[in-house]
Amino acid sequence: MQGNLVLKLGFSPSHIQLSLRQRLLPLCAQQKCAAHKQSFYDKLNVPAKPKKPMSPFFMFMAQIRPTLNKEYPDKKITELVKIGAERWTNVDSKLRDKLTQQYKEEVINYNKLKTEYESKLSPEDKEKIKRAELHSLDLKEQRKTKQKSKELGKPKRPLTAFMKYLTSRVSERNKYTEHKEWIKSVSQEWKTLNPQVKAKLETESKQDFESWNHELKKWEEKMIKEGNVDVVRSSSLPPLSKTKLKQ
DNA sequence: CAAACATATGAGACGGAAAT
DNA sequence: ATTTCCGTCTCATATGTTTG
Repeated sequence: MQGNLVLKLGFSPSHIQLSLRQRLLPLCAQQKCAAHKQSFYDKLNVPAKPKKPMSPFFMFMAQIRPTLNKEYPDKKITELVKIGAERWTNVDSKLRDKLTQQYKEEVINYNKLKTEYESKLSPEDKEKIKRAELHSLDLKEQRKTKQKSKELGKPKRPLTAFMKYLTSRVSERNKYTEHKEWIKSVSQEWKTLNPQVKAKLETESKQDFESWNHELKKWEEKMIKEGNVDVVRSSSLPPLSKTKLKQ
């Protein structure tokens, strides 16, 4: 929906897009809103888990947020939370007790809803959720490893001959409205490209791959020495020692 | 993990080739 | 069979902050 709007406007500076989205969509439809994090369940087409109640501090924050926003219009949210935390430490004990009491009641209700939810959930849905959660953890792990590899300076895989050609045609990108079209066109060119030009790119790529292979092996050896085994391809790892297997 | 949300980073889509 | 490499754009998620 917001995508169409951007298309109609013909430009898409990210900040404008953001503000448009924020203005056009109801609060709960904004994916940033944790209350709508149920998108996880939506995608699985499975009933959403009941949400944990807000802690007394969170309820307090929700109360004073409008005031804080007015008082400190230029402060970041994270700053406002800090200010809120300060006020919370010496908040009127009556309010504190009231919110704490409310929280306790909501926790009781939440626990009830939770057990009810878990008992109502079909075994198939339970399986679905478990699988999705595991997959989600997997993705998280992948992201972490990728990030770590980047930080540790893992040599990048070189460009294939085709990729080299693709990048050499970046200047043509502006001739196409759709990115896909550009790629399609370049891949057409690639099929009928001058064999000599193609061969040159292929030899270059081949050499790149050779030196990359060498660099990568060197890097992986270093990583093993430094104990960063998780960023090393399993094929580059020494075979499992028998002692370890026995133990 | 509940809330707020601006801002930063990441991933999917799309092509083909080639390493794993 | 799957992943990676490049480009761009779009959409998704992580980050920063706090308490219970």
